Amino acid sequence: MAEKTTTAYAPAAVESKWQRRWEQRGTNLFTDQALRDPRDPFYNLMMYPYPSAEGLHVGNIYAFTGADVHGRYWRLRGKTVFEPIGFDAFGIHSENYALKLGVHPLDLIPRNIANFTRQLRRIGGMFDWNHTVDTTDPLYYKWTQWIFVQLYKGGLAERKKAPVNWCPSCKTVLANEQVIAGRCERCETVVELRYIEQWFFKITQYAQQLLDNLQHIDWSESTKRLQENWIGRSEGADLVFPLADPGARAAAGSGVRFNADREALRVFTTRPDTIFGATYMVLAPEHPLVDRVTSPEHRSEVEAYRLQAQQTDLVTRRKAEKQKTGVFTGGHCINPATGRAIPIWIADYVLMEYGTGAIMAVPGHDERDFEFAAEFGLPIVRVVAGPGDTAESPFAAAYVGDGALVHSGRFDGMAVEPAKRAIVDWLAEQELAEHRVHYRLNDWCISRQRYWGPPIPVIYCDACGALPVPENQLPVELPYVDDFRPHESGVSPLARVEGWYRTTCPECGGEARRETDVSDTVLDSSWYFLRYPSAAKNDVPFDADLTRTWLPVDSYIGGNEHAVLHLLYARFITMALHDMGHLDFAEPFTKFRAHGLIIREGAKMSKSRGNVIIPDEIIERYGADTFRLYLMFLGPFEQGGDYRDEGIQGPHGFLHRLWDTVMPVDQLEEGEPEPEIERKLHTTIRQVTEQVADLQYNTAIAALMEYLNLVRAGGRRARRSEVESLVLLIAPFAPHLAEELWERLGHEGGLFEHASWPAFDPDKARHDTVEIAVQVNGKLRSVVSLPAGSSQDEVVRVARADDRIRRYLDEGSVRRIVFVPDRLLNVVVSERG
RNA sequence: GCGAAAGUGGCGGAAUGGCAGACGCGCGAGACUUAGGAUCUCGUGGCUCCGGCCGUGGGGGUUCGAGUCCCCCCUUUCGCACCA
Repeated sequence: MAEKTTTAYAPAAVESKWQRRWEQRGTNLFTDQALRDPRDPFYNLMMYPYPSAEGLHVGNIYAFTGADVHGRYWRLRGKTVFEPIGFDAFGIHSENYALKLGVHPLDLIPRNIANFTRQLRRIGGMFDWNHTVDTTDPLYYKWTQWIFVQLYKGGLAERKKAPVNWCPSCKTVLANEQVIAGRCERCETVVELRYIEQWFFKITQYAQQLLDNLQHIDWSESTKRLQENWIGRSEGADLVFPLADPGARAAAGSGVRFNADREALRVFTTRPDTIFGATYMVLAPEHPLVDRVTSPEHRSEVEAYRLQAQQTDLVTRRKAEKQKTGVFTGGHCINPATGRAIPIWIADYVLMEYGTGAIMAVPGHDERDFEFAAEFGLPIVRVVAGPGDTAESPFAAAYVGDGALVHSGRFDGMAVEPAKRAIVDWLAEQELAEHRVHYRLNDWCISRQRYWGPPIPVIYCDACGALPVPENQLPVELPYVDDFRPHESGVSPLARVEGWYRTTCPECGGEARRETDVSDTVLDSSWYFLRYPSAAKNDVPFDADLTRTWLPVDSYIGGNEHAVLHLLYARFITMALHDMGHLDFAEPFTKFRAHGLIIREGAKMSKSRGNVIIPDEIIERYGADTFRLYLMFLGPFEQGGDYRDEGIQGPHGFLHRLWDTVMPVDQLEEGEPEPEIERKLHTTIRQVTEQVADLQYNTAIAALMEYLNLVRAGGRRARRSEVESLVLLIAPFAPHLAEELWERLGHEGGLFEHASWPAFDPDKARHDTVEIAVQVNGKLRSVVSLPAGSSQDEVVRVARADDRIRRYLDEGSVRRIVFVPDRLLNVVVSERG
């Protein structure tokens, strides 16, 4: 009796065996030389995780598995796939957690990274552990600082005092993108407005390019839409409203005249066509000209309102969408279109951050202005007549639609769109207007008054001013500080470390101080993909040859929650480095796909709900292959899925059956596949090949299940030739199991190193007989079986012979026949009676 | 309010304008077993007078034929939100 070869499928044993073997063989590792000379390189990137103390969550694993399946697939199709992973370990989140635990982040983070590494290995990702990054490693953030210096030199970094979002709980500044509905995205504390000296990157200089390039990059539409909205381009005009001299009201209608100093209010509008209906002006309370326009008798009221606005936090101010408030300044300016003097108000519904911080109010055609005018009894003039309106039609609400201009002098009768241009052109002749584009995007504030980040590499000298740290002095190392707590005053923890911040000026050698703020974590991740191929090199941030070979990234997979932070800023940094000659491409990610979100039993997962999935437990019970396969089977990868605990049985049973089908290898039958099975095999190869390339994993897996069902139908025993390809097709999803079966089938040296993806043969997929649906008047009445390629006449003849069809044809005359070869016949007959 | 996506069995989800519900979960019946995830076979949208009829959020339309295309409406989710 031969040695027993049948053993039950034991995922844990199979998986640890292959993980060990991949490691020993360096299956997924690149040497520097191998990276320099790849055949058909494919850079398969996924968003690197933030190494929390809780370990990988199922969302991480979902994303990584989806990306890994893609990478393994392309590897089997012959590409050289570089699939790196790293750790985004700086930032407020880690720091807060360390504070909570009373552990120093320098102790905490390495522990978390070790745990993450263990978990990442366990799920069977094809990661190149020779090329990882850790953003907290001085060898990494040296180059983050280098990027700051490059942007500084390129004129893209500036220091300015600016209103910023201050989180009183995190005790730091937040980027606009980190403020959600007026609250801190991390701790949900109400954000305050503060005026602090900050470092900004001038991303607004790239607004148009960031927008334009969206046209040609292959990204998920949803992501592109988010970026488009965030950039927020508005086309309109800047209009000039000259300030009226005191007492100008008396001179109403006397034409446009500047005062002696030619003072004016500048407003941005997208509706210059409605300028004849501008009956008052509104300035943001913080507007610099408020003092200038306020008359003595209104001063106290104006001051009180400004103070109130200043003290109101952003949430209350922004959410006060019901009641409009504001006060009259006593000042007036001239509407350049009508020549009339109109009053100037201040109100907090006008924001200093957008446009010019001032508006012309057209209550007839703007909802907010209408509301305000109604509240304060200001005049409302109709200047656009919609369909069915006359010039004198009364308003129930602002009319914002299209129509013909009225009460607009020589522009009466013009439609809204042409009038926009005509009016701006007319005013431009008098230098009172210019066409203008505004963006909602603001410059990127990168300063953080915290400890756990790369120090911003700047030195302040009383004599020489602010200077970047010379590149040969990088990195500016983050010192080990026992007391790293943030402070309410906004003074950074590093400002308390005198021995660290005192330094000498690189210019004059005199006494100088270091910048004590650290940079935003998002800067770390704005270039990490450039670092991976060059991770082993310490003399440059990214090696020119390696970068040319591997970048831009071929495939990037990640979550849409990073659409406007990471993904937009990474594009900006890449463009900036490109323009400064450091890169020869301007877009970092040729293709980006956003994956969906995993929910559980129809509900969002959260710690507070107590319904999070613990990956380690699932993997221990079912194995990584089953977990991977189930996650990919849940639903369309780009839409996410609903994780139901019982559902894992399906993919688990499938892998067991696959094992049982192949496993007594010496009992597999030899010979060609049975014809029906071979046809199914080749249609399956075609479907899986197409769908895995397109991330349609759930249906690809369904096709594999269908095929195995057919192979095993009725307790049938498989032939070797029927299952070998199947093992390869499942390999991207269940790499360990596939390797094991492949080896047991007698192949040496490893599936991912030596095997290649099965080829689809259209001849073998072809069916001799086809089932043709037969309809009468569009309703299915029968199905007939005929040789493939049968003509319409033949099909009609067979159909007519069918009882179920004849019944319907007897009583009516055939009026028309629709024939779709090999698929369908529709006989249209006259309705009876 | 603006923008985007989506509404299909008990559930997750399939369907180049051409047989709606693939695949899986769950459930039902049976078989073989009975120590772990068992495995196998058959069935499983609703109604039915067993001829069929009705079914993809609702209402219209185009078409020989609509889950799919067009128009209107409803609901849900996700962004953005006094952005001038």
